[in-house]
Amino acid sequence: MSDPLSTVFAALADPTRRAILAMLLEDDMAVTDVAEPFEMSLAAISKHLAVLAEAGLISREKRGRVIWCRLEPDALKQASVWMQGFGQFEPVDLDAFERFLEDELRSADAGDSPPGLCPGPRDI
Amino acid sequence: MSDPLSTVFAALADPTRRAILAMLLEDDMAVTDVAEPFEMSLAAISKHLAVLAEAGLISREKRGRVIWCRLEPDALKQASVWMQGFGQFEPVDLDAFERFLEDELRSADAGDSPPGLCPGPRDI
DNA sequence: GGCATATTCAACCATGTGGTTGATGATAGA
DNA sequence: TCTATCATCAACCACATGGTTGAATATGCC
Repeated sequence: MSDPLSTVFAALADPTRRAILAMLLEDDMAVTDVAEPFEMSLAAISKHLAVLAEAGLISREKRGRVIWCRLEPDALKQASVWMQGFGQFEPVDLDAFERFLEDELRSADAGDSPPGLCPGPRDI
Repeated sequence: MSDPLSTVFAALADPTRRAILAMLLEDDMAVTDVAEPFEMSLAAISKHLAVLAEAGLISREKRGRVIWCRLEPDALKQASVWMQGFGQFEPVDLDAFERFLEDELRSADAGDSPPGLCPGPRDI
């Protein structure tokens, strides 16, 4: 890619990566744990994490043999400012985000997963 | 692609398409006029416009032999809510967006374009 | 040391993306 | 009607992306 804004938007354009970010919203995670709920290889998840790190959306720190992934929300700021400029939406509404995530998870639950488990790789 | 959010982010992940959206922010434009400042073929711009329309970010209306493109900012709303949830940024700051655009244009001007002309296909 | 675990690397494959050129279909205007 | 203009379509190309598998590299633990 090239410019930071393009890199960030491209990183966000994949549901697996967005789901990873949503997982990291709760807490830092090791790569293996990030990969666990997804039905793809660890190598694939590792690539996704590399894309997210390249975009600055996460950082990775090696402690022992485990690599911990941490959300870096600042990387979203420039992109968010860009979008806000177009939308002229009402003031920030974090509740709207939580409702959005809940709706997404609920509709995904109807499909392919036993209830009551942790979120998993849904279309977030 | 697949889900709307992915489609929107993918559409935004290209600087040409973001520049087009910035142009449409000022006024509706015909396809030929959209293409004019870019150094690529009309067909390429037509494809970009198709991507933007697919994402719902613009609409196209044919009047006579001219197709008018209009910005559809509502398509950004869902994506914006998503991002806000991660960023927990300070309240919406439209001034920040304008400064951002200005900075982008200024830094681009240093590069490849005679001064004083209309914005053109910069890295917006 | 030796083995198991954590993560990435490398090679490969199918598909998507961004661009080109040339042909094609509408429509406006002389 | 003839011609020029507006826009897309179709075929093609180079390259990026998202996935796989198998090997390689580190590190922790017995």
